[in-house]
Amino acid sequence: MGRSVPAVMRALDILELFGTKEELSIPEIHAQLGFPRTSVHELVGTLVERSYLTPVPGQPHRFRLGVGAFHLGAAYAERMDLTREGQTVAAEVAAACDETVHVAVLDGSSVVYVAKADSTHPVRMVSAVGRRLPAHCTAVGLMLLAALEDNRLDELFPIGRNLPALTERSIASPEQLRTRLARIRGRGIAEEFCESNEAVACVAAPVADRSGRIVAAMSISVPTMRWSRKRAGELAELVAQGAVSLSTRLGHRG
Amino acid sequence: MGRSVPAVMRALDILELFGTKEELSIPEIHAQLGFPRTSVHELVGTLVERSYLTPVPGQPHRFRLGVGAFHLGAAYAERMDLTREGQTVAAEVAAACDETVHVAVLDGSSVVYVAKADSTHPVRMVSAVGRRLPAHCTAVGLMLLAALEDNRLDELFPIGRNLPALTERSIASPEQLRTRLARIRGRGIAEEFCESNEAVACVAAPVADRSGRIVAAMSISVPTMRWSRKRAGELAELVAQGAVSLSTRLGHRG
DNA sequence: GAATGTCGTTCGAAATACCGAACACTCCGG
DNA sequence: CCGGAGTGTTCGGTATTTCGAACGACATTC
Repeated sequence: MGRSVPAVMRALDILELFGTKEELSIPEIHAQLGFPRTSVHELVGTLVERSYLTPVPGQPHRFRLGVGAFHLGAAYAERMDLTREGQTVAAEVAAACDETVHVAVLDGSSVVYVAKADSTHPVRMVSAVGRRLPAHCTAVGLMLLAALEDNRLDELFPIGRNLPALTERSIASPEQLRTRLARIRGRGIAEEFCESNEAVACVAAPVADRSGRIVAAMSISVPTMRWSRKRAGELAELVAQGAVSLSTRLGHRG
Repeated sequence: MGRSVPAVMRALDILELFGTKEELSIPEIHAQLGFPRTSVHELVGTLVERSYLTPVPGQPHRFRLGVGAFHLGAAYAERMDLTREGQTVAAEVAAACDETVHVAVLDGSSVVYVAKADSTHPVRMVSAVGRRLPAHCTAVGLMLLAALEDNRLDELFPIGRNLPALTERSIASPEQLRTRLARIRGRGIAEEFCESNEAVACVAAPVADRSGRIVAAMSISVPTMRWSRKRAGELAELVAQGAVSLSTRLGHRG
């Protein structure tokens, strides 16, 4: 796939650092990433010039993400039917079950949430949306991984390397992951109990686009206190309907 | 401000190209930006590797914005109190007047919308948000420009160079802009009639943060058919209240 | 107030990323 | 079936960028 451009890689590393820390100074970036001091100066200077970073008002040597970043993100969201339609359908499903609903896509071995609806806060737009989580710890992630070919899975989760965990119950080994995915493929629904969060369970269903490819997954998250075998079945049904509805809006014909 | 890093500049140029065109191939990017063919290959390869671009499914040589872009934008939105609170207050104001409400910030000589509420479509989240318009053509833009120091204005709009227009009524010359801004400073409210759009008028008020700096502006847009001297006064009052409410949420004390 | 450490900024030699040339492949029209 | 245009891919010399060293500004400590 050609060679990669180191300067761009570094610039993106810097930008992505601001996904974890709100404000950073140049020495801090230097310490975190290990790039030469002067190079960090030049890179940050360039990013500021293009307003992907901005000095925080009153402290000209500390930086934050700038509107440039927002502009790009919004352009993506506007293009993607998925974010528009996903938001609408998520809100419907959230209203029907009174629980939190997410829509997410796969990026490498992590999931990125692109839409969210919470029954009690109907317009909770920019909260967790955009956040990244390890795919193998979430129901949406498992659903999306189940749709991949085996050789792609081997690339992402090579046998032998064990996986980062979010809770005690998170899937720990590639072998475990594979047997789990097999079961999910059989059922067409992914379920997860306290694997991404101590107190939350989750059901997810696959979303397909015009071409029939699985491009996203939709999930319902429930605090364990409201979770039961019976409820799980109802919610699975509901999220499956939601996923079909969203697929249809994306041009998929059943 | 140090030197800038050409490779990063080019990478950003490429990304921003996707703000105008939804899908692009490498030859198209080459034609648009004039960078050497092989360089475009390397840059795009790098951006794809980091998932700021993705090949469109089925057409491995055409590209779209990827989730990486979205991730960054969402991180910005999440950090900025302005986007969160702005969305909430905009919705309130929209409900009160039954018109479209925007919140925008200044980036160079353009404005970027960071929140929007439309009375008829309460959750219209990712529509025009993130879009960029020339500041001197919009009410929000004029309001924000009015808050700048004169020397900054001289940099952005040097005397003699005339300005791009969106409609026949758009401000055309720097001189005109300056007299207009003086009037806006006097009143504390910006008004605009068919200067950004043939059929729309607009009132805007300034939003300040904790430190008292003007960081954004809020506007109400009205189709000219519903516009009148009397209504303008009412809406100006309303948007001023909204702006104060938002300022307060950002920690500004009156 | 001298001494020490941190950090922003400048500058030029050394390293390396960039880009042109050449090749390979696909798609068309003849 | 052939030829040409358009595009993806490879590779190496050289123009460019990178990064260390040096300096100055500022803060902090003794």
